Amino acid sequence: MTRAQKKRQEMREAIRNAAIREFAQGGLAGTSTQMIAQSAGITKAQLHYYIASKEALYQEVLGHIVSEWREIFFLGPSSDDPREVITSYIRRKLKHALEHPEISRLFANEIASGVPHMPAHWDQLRASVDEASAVIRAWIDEGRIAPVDPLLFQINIWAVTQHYAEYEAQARVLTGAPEGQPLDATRIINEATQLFLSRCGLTEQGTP
Amino acid sequence: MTRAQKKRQEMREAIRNAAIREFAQGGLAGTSTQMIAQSAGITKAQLHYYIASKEALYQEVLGHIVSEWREIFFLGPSSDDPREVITSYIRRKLKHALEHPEISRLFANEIASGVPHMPAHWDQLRASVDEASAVIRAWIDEGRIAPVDPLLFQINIWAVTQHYAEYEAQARVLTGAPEGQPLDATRIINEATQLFLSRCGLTEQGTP
DNA sequence: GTAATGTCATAGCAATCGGTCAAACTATTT
DNA sequence: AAATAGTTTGACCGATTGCTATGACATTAC
Repeated sequence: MTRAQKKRQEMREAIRNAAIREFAQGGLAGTSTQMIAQSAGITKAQLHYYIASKEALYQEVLGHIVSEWREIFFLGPSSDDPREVITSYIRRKLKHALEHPEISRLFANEIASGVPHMPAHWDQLRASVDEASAVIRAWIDEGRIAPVDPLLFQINIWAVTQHYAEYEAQARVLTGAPEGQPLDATRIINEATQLFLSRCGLTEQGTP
Repeated sequence: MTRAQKKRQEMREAIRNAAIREFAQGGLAGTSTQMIAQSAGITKAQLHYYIASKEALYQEVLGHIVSEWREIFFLGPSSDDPREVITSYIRRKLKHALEHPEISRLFANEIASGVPHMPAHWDQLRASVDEASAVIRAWIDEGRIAPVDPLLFQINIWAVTQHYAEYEAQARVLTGAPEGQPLDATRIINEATQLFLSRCGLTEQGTP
Protein backbone atom coordinates (compact mmCIF):
# COMPACT_ATOMS: atom_id res chain seq x y z
CA MET A 1 0.00 0.00 0.00
CA THR A 2 2.43 2.61 1.18
CA ARG A 3 5.16 1.23 -0.99
CA ALA A 4 3.11 1.26 -4.16
CA GLN A 5 1.70 4.68 -3.49
CA LYS A 6 5.16 6.09 -2.97
CA LYS A 7 6.35 4.58 -6.23
CA ARG A 8 3.37 6.10 -7.97
CA GLN A 9 4.01 9.51 -6.47
CA GLU A 10 7.65 9.43 -7.55
CA MET A 11 6.56 8.59 -11.07
CA ARG A 12 4.12 11.49 -11.15
CA GLU A 13 6.87 13.80 -10.03
CA ALA A 14 9.33 12.52 -12.61
CA ILE A 15 6.71 13.05 -15.28
CA ARG A 16 5.99 16.56 -14.07
CA ASN A 17 9.67 17.51 -14.12
CA ALA A 18 10.08 16.10 -17.60
CA ALA A 19 6.98 17.98 -18.70
CA ILE A 20 8.37 21.26 -17.34
CA ARG A 21 11.61 20.74 -19.26
CA GLU A 22 9.90 19.95 -22.54
CA PHE A 23 7.00 22.40 -22.33
CA ALA A 24 9.48 25.17 -21.54
CA GLN A 25 11.16 24.61 -24.88
CA GLY A 26 8.30 24.00 -27.24
CA GLY A 27 5.19 25.23 -25.48
CA LEU A 28 2.01 23.19 -25.38
CA ALA A 29 1.54 22.69 -29.10
CA GLY A 30 5.23 22.27 -29.80
CA THR A 31 5.80 19.42 -27.37
CA SER A 32 4.77 15.84 -28.07
CA THR A 33 3.87 13.28 -25.47
CA GLN A 34 6.58 11.17 -27.08
CA MET A 35 9.20 13.74 -26.10
CA ILE A 36 7.89 14.04 -22.55
CA ALA A 37 7.87 10.28 -22.13
CA GLN A 38 11.39 9.98 -23.46
CA SER A 39 12.58 12.78 -21.18
CA ALA A 40 11.04 10.94 -18.24
CA GLY A 41 12.60 7.64 -19.31
CA ILE A 42 9.36 5.81 -19.96
CA THR A 43 7.28 4.80 -22.98
CA LYS A 44 4.54 6.92 -24.47
CA ALA A 45 1.83 4.43 -23.48
CA GLN A 46 3.18 4.35 -19.94
CA LEU A 47 2.96 8.12 -19.80
CA HIS A 48 -0.65 8.08 -20.91
CA TYR A 49 -1.37 5.56 -18.18
CA TYR A 50 -0.45 8.20 -15.59
CA ILE A 51 -1.97 11.28 -17.15
CA ALA A 52 -5.45 11.99 -18.45
CA SER A 53 -4.25 13.96 -21.47
CA LYS A 54 -1.44 16.23 -22.62
CA GLU A 55 -3.60 19.24 -21.91
CA ALA A 56 -4.35 18.03 -18.39
CA LEU A 57 -0.64 17.51 -17.72
CA TYR A 58 0.05 21.03 -18.97
CA GLN A 59 -2.60 22.43 -16.65
CA GLU A 60 -1.20 20.51 -13.70
CA VAL A 61 2.32 21.80 -14.36
CA LEU A 62 1.05 25.35 -14.63
CA GLY A 63 -0.89 25.10 -11.40
CA HIS A 64 2.08 23.57 -9.62
CA ILE A 65 4.33 26.43 -10.68
CA VAL A 66 1.89 29.15 -9.65
CA SER A 67 1.32 27.69 -6.21
CA GLU A 68 5.06 27.30 -5.75
CA TRP A 69 5.60 30.93 -6.66
CA ARG A 70 3.03 32.14 -4.20
CA GLU A 71 5.07 30.50 -1.46
CA ILE A 72 8.37 31.95 -2.57
CA PHE A 73 7.44 35.47 -3.50
CA PHE A 74 6.74 38.50 -1.39
CA LEU A 75 4.67 37.48 1.58
CA GLY A 76 5.97 36.50 4.88
CA PRO A 77 6.98 40.19 5.34
CA SER A 78 10.37 39.45 6.87
CA SER A 79 10.92 43.06 7.80
CA ASP A 80 9.30 46.46 7.96
CA ASP A 81 12.16 48.25 6.25
CA PRO A 82 11.35 48.96 2.58
CA ARG A 83 15.00 48.65 1.57
CA GLU A 84 15.30 45.24 3.16
CA VAL A 85 12.00 43.97 1.78
CA ILE A 86 12.72 45.09 -1.77
CA THR A 87 16.30 43.85 -1.72
CA SER A 88 15.26 40.48 -0.37
CA TYR A 89 12.42 40.24 -2.89
CA ILE A 90 14.66 40.95 -5.88
CA ARG A 91 17.30 38.55 -4.62
CA ARG A 92 14.82 35.75 -4.13
CA LYS A 93 13.16 36.25 -7.47
CA LEU A 94 16.40 36.56 -9.41
CA LYS A 95 17.96 33.54 -7.73
CA HIS A 96 14.91 31.53 -8.58
CA ALA A 97 14.98 32.70 -12.19
CA LEU A 98 18.66 31.89 -12.57
CA GLU A 99 18.47 28.50 -10.88
CA HIS A 100 15.23 27.33 -12.47
CA PRO A 101 15.10 29.05 -15.84
CA GLU A 102 12.87 26.34 -17.34
CA ILE A 103 10.03 27.32 -15.03
CA SER A 104 10.19 30.98 -15.97
CA ARG A 105 10.49 30.07 -19.64
CA LEU A 106 7.45 27.86 -19.46
CA PHE A 107 5.53 30.70 -17.93
CA ALA A 108 6.66 33.17 -20.58
CA ASN A 109 5.69 30.70 -23.27
CA GLU A 110 2.23 30.37 -21.84
CA ILE A 111 1.72 34.12 -21.73
CA ALA A 112 3.08 34.56 -25.25
CA SER A 113 0.53 32.11 -26.58
CA GLY A 114 -2.24 34.50 -25.62
CA VAL A 115 -3.21 32.93 -22.29
CA PRO A 116 -5.84 30.53 -23.56
CA HIS A 117 -5.26 28.16 -20.65
CA MET A 118 -4.55 29.11 -17.03
CA PRO A 119 -8.05 29.14 -15.59
CA ALA A 120 -8.13 30.04 -11.92
CA HIS A 121 -4.37 30.14 -11.54
CA TRP A 122 -4.29 33.83 -12.37
CA ASP A 123 -6.50 34.76 -9.47
CA GLN A 124 -3.87 33.60 -7.02
CA LEU A 125 -1.14 35.70 -8.59
CA ARG A 126 -3.41 38.71 -8.74
CA ALA A 127 -4.11 38.42 -5.04
CA SER A 128 -0.39 38.57 -4.30
CA VAL A 129 0.06 41.61 -6.51
CA ASP A 130 -2.83 43.48 -4.92
CA GLU A 131 -1.50 42.71 -1.47
CA ALA A 132 1.94 44.02 -2.37
CA SER A 133 0.48 47.15 -3.97
CA ALA A 134 -1.19 48.02 -0.69
CA VAL A 135 2.12 47.71 1.16
CA ILE A 136 3.94 49.90 -1.33
CA ARG A 137 1.23 52.52 -1.25
CA ALA A 138 1.49 52.65 2.52
CA TRP A 139 5.25 53.22 2.27
CA ILE A 140 4.67 56.12 -0.09
CA ASP A 141 1.99 57.69 2.11
CA GLU A 142 4.35 57.47 5.07
CA GLY A 143 7.02 59.16 3.01
CA ARG A 144 9.42 56.24 3.40
CA ILE A 145 10.02 55.82 -0.35
CA ALA A 146 9.69 58.07 -3.37
CA PRO A 147 6.29 58.00 -5.07
CA VAL A 148 6.17 55.16 -7.60
CA ASP A 149 3.36 53.51 -9.50
CA PRO A 150 2.84 50.47 -7.25
CA LEU A 151 1.53 48.17 -9.95
CA LEU A 152 4.05 49.14 -12.63
CA PHE A 153 6.86 49.04 -10.09
CA GLN A 154 6.06 45.39 -9.43
CA ILE A 155 5.58 44.59 -13.08
CA ASN A 156 8.97 46.12 -13.90
CA ILE A 157 10.67 44.04 -11.20
CA TRP A 158 8.85 41.05 -12.60
CA ALA A 159 10.02 41.97 -16.09
CA VAL A 160 13.70 42.19 -15.14
CA THR A 161 13.82 39.05 -13.03
CA GLN A 162 11.75 37.05 -15.47
CA HIS A 163 13.99 38.18 -18.26
CA TYR A 164 17.13 36.71 -16.75
CA ALA A 165 15.63 33.26 -16.95
CA GLU A 166 16.38 33.57 -20.64
CA TYR A 167 19.58 35.45 -20.00
CA GLU A 168 21.79 32.41 -20.28
CA ALA A 169 20.91 31.80 -23.90
CA GLN A 170 20.89 35.47 -24.79
CA ALA A 171 23.91 36.58 -22.83
CA ARG A 172 26.15 34.03 -24.45
CA VAL A 173 25.48 35.90 -27.66
CA LEU A 174 25.41 39.46 -26.41
CA THR A 175 28.59 39.12 -24.36
CA GLY A 176 30.34 36.49 -26.41
CA ALA A 177 30.89 34.46 -23.27
CA PRO A 178 32.09 30.88 -23.66
CA GLU A 179 29.62 28.02 -23.44
CA GLY A 180 30.34 26.38 -20.11
CA GLN A 181 30.89 29.53 -18.10
CA PRO A 182 28.26 30.08 -15.43
CA LEU A 183 26.51 33.41 -15.02
CA ASP A 184 27.70 36.05 -12.61
CA ALA A 185 24.64 36.04 -10.40
CA THR A 186 26.08 38.58 -7.99
CA ARG A 187 26.70 41.08 -10.74
CA ILE A 188 23.15 40.73 -12.01
CA ILE A 189 21.55 40.94 -8.57
CA ASN A 190 23.57 44.01 -7.65
CA GLU A 191 22.68 45.95 -10.77
CA ALA A 192 19.01 45.05 -10.50
CA THR A 193 18.86 45.95 -6.82
CA GLN A 194 20.54 49.29 -7.50
CA LEU A 195 18.06 49.95 -10.27
CA PHE A 196 14.93 49.55 -8.20
CA LEU A 197 16.29 51.04 -4.99
CA SER A 198 17.26 54.14 -6.96
CA ARG A 199 13.72 54.43 -8.21
CA CYS A 200 12.53 54.50 -4.62
CA GLY A 201 15.07 57.11 -3.67
CA LEU A 202 16.84 54.57 -1.48
CA THR A 203 20.23 54.77 -3.16
CA GLU A 204 23.45 55.58 -1.34
CA GLN A 205 25.02 57.25 -4.35
CA GLY A 206 24.73 60.98 -4.95
CA THR A 207 23.78 62.52 -8.26
CA PRO A 208 26.72 63.49 -10.47
CA MET B 1 6.54 42.21 -65.74
CA THR B 2 6.12 44.97 -63.24
CA ARG B 3 2.53 44.05 -62.58
CA ALA B 4 3.22 40.40 -61.92
CA GLN B 5 6.25 41.13 -59.81
CA LYS B 6 4.27 43.53 -57.69
CA LYS B 7 1.57 40.96 -57.16
CA ARG B 8 4.19 38.47 -56.15
CA GLN B 9 5.80 40.87 -53.73
CA GLU B 10 2.48 41.64 -52.09
CA MET B 11 1.87 37.95 -51.66
CA ARG B 12 5.25 37.42 -50.02
CA GLU B 13 4.48 40.25 -47.63
CA ALA B 14 1.03 38.90 -46.77
CA ILE B 15 2.60 35.53 -46.06
CA ARG B 16 5.27 37.08 -43.87
CA ASN B 17 2.72 39.02 -41.83
CA ALA B 18 0.60 35.92 -41.38
CA ALA B 19 3.70 33.98 -40.36
CA ILE B 20 4.61 36.58 -37.74
CA ARG B 21 1.12 36.38 -36.26
CA GLU B 22 1.08 32.61 -36.09
CA PHE B 23 4.68 31.98 -35.08
CA ALA B 24 4.27 34.52 -32.27
CA GLN B 25 1.55 32.36 -30.76
CA GLY B 26 2.84 28.86 -31.22
CA GLY B 27 6.53 29.13 -31.97
CA LEU B 28 8.16 27.21 -34.79
CA ALA B 29 7.12 23.72 -33.76
CA GLY B 30 3.68 24.78 -32.59
CA THR B 31 2.61 26.42 -35.82
CA SER B 32 1.48 24.46 -38.88
CA THR B 33 1.81 25.60 -42.45
CA GLN B 34 -1.91 25.02 -42.63
CA MET B 35 -2.51 27.72 -40.00
CA ILE B 36 -0.17 30.17 -41.71
CA ALA B 37 -1.85 29.62 -45.06
CA GLN B 38 -5.29 30.09 -43.56
CA SER B 39 -4.18 33.26 -41.79
CA ALA B 40 -2.89 34.58 -45.11
CA GLY B 41 -6.09 33.59 -46.89
CA ILE B 42 -4.54 31.04 -49.23
CA THR B 43 -4.30 27.27 -49.46
CA LYS B 44 -1.48 25.21 -48.00
CA ALA B 45 -0.22 24.13 -51.40
CA GLN B 46 -0.25 27.74 -52.54
CA LEU B 47 1.82 28.71 -49.53
CA HIS B 48 4.41 26.05 -50.30
CA TYR B 49 4.62 27.42 -53.80
CA TYR B 50 5.96 30.68 -52.41
CA ILE B 51 8.20 29.39 -49.65
CA ALA B 52 10.97 26.82 -49.65
CA SER B 53 10.01 25.32 -46.30
CA LYS B 54 8.44 26.22 -42.98
CA GLU B 55 11.88 26.54 -41.48
CA ALA B 56 13.02 28.86 -44.26
CA LEU B 57 9.97 31.06 -43.74
CA TYR B 58 10.73 31.19 -40.03
CA GLN B 59 14.30 32.23 -40.74
CA GLU B 60 13.18 34.93 -43.13
CA VAL B 61 10.74 36.34 -40.60
CA LEU B 62 13.42 36.34 -37.92
CA GLY B 63 15.91 38.10 -40.16
CA HIS B 64 13.33 40.66 -41.20
CA ILE B 65 12.57 41.52 -37.59
CA VAL B 66 16.21 41.83 -36.57
CA SER B 67 17.10 44.12 -39.45
CA GLU B 68 14.02 46.24 -38.72
CA TRP B 69 15.08 46.56 -35.10
CA ARG B 70 18.55 47.67 -35.97
CA GLU B 71 17.02 50.59 -37.84
CA ILE B 72 14.67 51.59 -35.05
CA PHE B 73 16.82 51.18 -31.99
CA PHE B 74 19.55 53.27 -30.51
CA LEU B 75 21.73 54.56 -33.30
CA GLY B 76 21.34 57.78 -35.08
CA PRO B 77 22.49 59.49 -31.85
CA SER B 78 19.93 62.28 -32.00
CA SER B 79 21.55 64.16 -29.17
CA ASP B 80 24.59 64.28 -26.91
CA ASP B 81 22.57 64.64 -23.73
CA PRO B 82 22.34 61.32 -21.84
CA ARG B 83 18.92 62.17 -20.46
CA GLU B 84 17.55 62.87 -23.90
CA VAL B 85 19.12 59.80 -25.49
CA ILE B 86 17.89 57.42 -22.80
CA THR B 87 14.42 58.95 -22.68
CA SER B 88 14.06 58.79 -26.43
CA TYR B 89 15.38 55.22 -26.51
CA ILE B 90 12.93 53.97 -23.91
CA ARG B 91 10.05 55.78 -25.58
CA ARG B 92 10.86 54.33 -28.98
CA LYS B 93 11.31 50.81 -27.70
CA LEU B 94 8.19 50.83 -25.54
CA LYS B 95 6.03 52.29 -28.28
CA HIS B 96 7.23 49.61 -30.64
CA ALA B 97 6.57 46.88 -28.09
CA LEU B 98 3.06 48.15 -27.39
CA GLU B 99 2.11 48.68 -31.01
CA HIS B 100 3.64 45.49 -32.41
CA PRO B 101 3.46 42.99 -29.58
CA GLU B 102 3.45 39.99 -31.95
CA ILE B 103 6.98 40.80 -33.04
CA SER B 104 8.33 40.95 -29.53
CA ARG B 105 6.43 37.80 -28.65
CA LEU B 106 7.89 35.95 -31.58
CA PHE B 107 11.33 36.97 -30.49
CA ALA B 108 10.74 35.87 -26.91
CA ASN B 109 9.44 32.56 -28.16
CA GLU B 110 12.55 32.02 -30.20
CA ILE B 111 14.83 32.73 -27.26
CA ALA B 112 12.79 30.54 -24.94
CA SER B 113 13.22 27.59 -27.27
CA GLY B 114 16.96 27.62 -26.58
CA VAL B 115 18.07 29.59 -29.63
CA PRO B 116 18.61 26.69 -31.99
CA HIS B 117 17.99 28.87 -35.04
CA MET B 118 19.03 32.49 -35.55
CA PRO B 119 22.37 32.03 -37.26
CA ALA B 120 24.04 35.32 -38.15
CA HIS B 121 21.17 37.48 -36.99
CA TRP B 122 22.61 37.65 -33.49
CA ASP B 123 25.81 39.25 -34.68
CA GLN B 124 23.92 42.32 -35.80
CA LEU B 125 22.22 42.80 -32.47
CA ARG B 126 25.47 42.25 -30.63
CA ALA B 127 27.13 44.98 -32.66
CA SER B 128 24.43 47.44 -31.60
CA VAL B 129 24.82 46.48 -27.97
CA ASP B 130 28.60 46.85 -28.04
CA GLU B 131 28.29 50.24 -29.68
CA ALA B 132 25.87 51.45 -27.04
CA SER B 133 28.05 50.08 -24.24
CA ALA B 134 30.91 52.26 -25.42
CA VAL B 135 28.71 55.36 -25.37
CA ILE B 136 27.47 54.64 -21.86
CA ARG B 137 31.00 53.99 -20.59
CA ALA B 138 32.09 57.34 -22.01
CA TRP B 139 29.26 59.09 -20.17
CA ILE B 140 30.36 57.47 -16.91
CA ASP B 141 34.00 58.38 -17.43
CA GLU B 142 33.00 61.97 -18.07
CA GLY B 143 30.96 61.92 -14.87
CA ARG B 144 27.74 62.75 -16.70
CA ILE B 145 25.79 59.80 -15.26
CA ALA B 146 26.16 57.61 -12.21
CA PRO B 147 28.29 54.50 -12.68
CA VAL B 148 26.17 51.66 -14.04
CA ASP B 149 26.97 48.30 -15.57
CA PRO B 150 26.68 49.25 -19.26
CA LEU B 151 25.70 45.80 -20.49
CA LEU B 152 23.25 44.99 -17.70
CA PHE B 153 21.78 48.48 -17.91
CA GLN B 154 20.87 47.80 -21.53
CA ILE B 155 19.64 44.32 -20.81
CA ASN B 156 17.38 45.64 -18.07
CA ILE B 157 15.90 48.24 -20.39
CA TRP B 158 15.43 45.50 -22.92
CA ALA B 159 13.78 43.35 -20.27
CA VAL B 160 11.23 45.99 -19.27
CA THR B 161 10.32 47.10 -22.78
CA GLN B 162 10.19 43.57 -24.12
CA HIS B 163 8.01 42.56 -21.23
CA TYR B 164 5.27 45.01 -22.06
CA ALA B 165 4.71 43.33 -25.38
CA GLU B 166 3.05 40.66 -23.31
CA TYR B 167 1.57 43.19 -20.93
CA GLU B 168 -1.77 43.33 -22.63
CA ALA B 169 -2.58 39.72 -21.91
CA GLN B 170 -1.09 39.80 -18.45
CA ALA B 171 -2.32 43.20 -17.35
CA ARG B 172 -5.92 42.35 -18.02
CA VAL B 173 -5.55 39.75 -15.32
CA LEU B 174 -3.32 41.61 -12.89
CA THR B 175 -5.34 44.81 -12.99
CA GLY B 176 -8.73 43.35 -13.73
CA ALA B 177 -9.12 45.79 -16.60
CA PRO B 178 -11.97 45.21 -19.06
CA GLU B 179 -11.30 43.54 -22.39
CA GLY B 180 -11.57 46.31 -24.94
CA GLN B 181 -9.80 48.99 -22.95
CA PRO B 182 -6.51 50.09 -24.52
CA LEU B 183 -3.34 50.31 -22.47
CA ASP B 184 -2.21 53.52 -20.84
CA ALA B 185 1.01 53.90 -22.79
CA THR B 186 1.89 57.22 -21.20
CA ARG B 187 1.68 55.77 -17.72
CA ILE B 188 3.95 52.88 -18.67
CA ILE B 189 6.48 55.05 -20.46
CA ASN B 190 6.66 57.53 -17.61
CA GLU B 191 7.27 54.90 -14.94
CA ALA B 192 9.91 53.14 -17.04
CA THR B 193 11.70 56.38 -17.88
CA GLN B 194 11.74 57.40 -14.22
CA LEU B 195 13.13 53.99 -13.32
CA PHE B 196 16.16 54.11 -15.59
CA LEU B 197 16.86 57.83 -15.24
CA SER B 198 16.92 57.38 -11.47
CA ARG B 199 19.50 54.64 -11.87
CA CYS B 200 21.70 57.12 -13.74
CA GLY B 201 21.26 59.76 -11.09
CA LEU B 202 19.31 61.87 -13.56
CA THR B 203 16.12 62.17 -11.54
CA GLU B 204 14.55 65.44 -10.48
CA GLN B 205 13.11 64.04 -7.29
CA GLY B 206 14.97 64.20 -4.01
CA THR B 207 15.30 61.32 -1.59
CA PRO B 208 12.63 61.23 1.08
C1' DG C 1 -1.96 -21.23 -3.07
C1' DT C 2 -5.52 -18.41 -6.30
C1' DA C 3 -7.70 -14.29 -7.44
C1' DA C 4 -7.83 -9.70 -7.94
C1' DT C 5 -5.43 -5.50 -8.93
C1' DG C 6 -2.14 -2.49 -10.67
C1' DT C 7 1.62 -1.62 -14.08
C1' DC C 8 3.74 -2.18 -18.40
C1' DA C 9 4.94 -2.73 -23.70
C1' DT C 10 3.30 -3.86 -28.42
C1' DA C 11 0.50 -2.62 -31.87
C1' DG C 12 -2.57 0.20 -33.80
C1' DC C 13 -6.27 3.92 -34.32
C1' DA C 14 -7.88 8.25 -36.94
C1' DA C 15 -6.10 12.75 -37.55
C1' DT C 16 -2.72 15.89 -38.78
C1' DC C 17 2.00 17.04 -39.97
C1' DG C 18 5.34 19.16 -43.86
C1' DG C 19 5.71 18.73 -48.43
C1' DT C 20 4.93 17.11 -53.46
C1' DC C 21 2.52 16.23 -57.81
C1' DA C 22 0.26 16.63 -62.11
C1' DA C 23 -3.38 18.70 -64.04
C1' DA C 24 -6.27 22.89 -64.58
C1' DC C 25 -6.17 27.58 -64.96
C1' DT C 26 -4.50 32.52 -65.96
C1' DA C 27 -1.37 35.75 -67.74
C1' DT C 28 2.23 37.17 -70.79
C1' DT C 29 5.07 36.85 -74.94
C1' DT C 30 5.56 36.24 -79.66
C1' DA D 1 -4.02 32.78 -82.28
C1' DA D 2 -0.50 29.93 -80.61
C1' DA D 3 2.91 29.17 -77.44
C1' DT D 4 5.01 29.93 -73.26
C1' DA D 5 5.42 30.96 -68.46
C1' DG D 6 3.45 31.65 -64.04
C1' DT D 7 -0.15 30.47 -60.65
C1' DT D 8 -3.65 27.74 -58.22
C1' DT D 9 -5.85 23.55 -57.06
C1' DG D 10 -7.19 18.98 -54.84
C1' DA D 11 -5.40 14.69 -54.25
C1' DC D 12 -1.90 12.42 -52.12
C1' DC D 13 2.75 10.86 -49.78
C1' DG D 14 5.14 8.91 -45.63
C1' DA D 15 5.85 10.36 -41.02
C1' DT D 16 4.16 11.79 -36.67
C1' DT D 17 0.44 13.47 -33.72
C1' DG D 18 -2.52 12.28 -29.20
C1' DC D 19 -4.43 8.48 -27.51
C1' DT D 20 -6.22 3.57 -26.82
C1' DA D 21 -7.14 -1.57 -27.00
C1' DT D 22 -5.15 -5.75 -25.59
C1' DG D 23 -2.56 -8.88 -23.49
C1' DA D 24 1.77 -9.99 -20.73
C1' DC D 25 3.75 -9.18 -16.34
C1' DA D 26 4.25 -7.93 -11.51
C1' DT D 27 2.25 -7.09 -7.10
C1' DT D 28 -0.87 -7.38 -3.45
C1' DA D 29 -5.08 -9.34 -1.02
C1' DC D 30 -7.12 -13.25 0.73
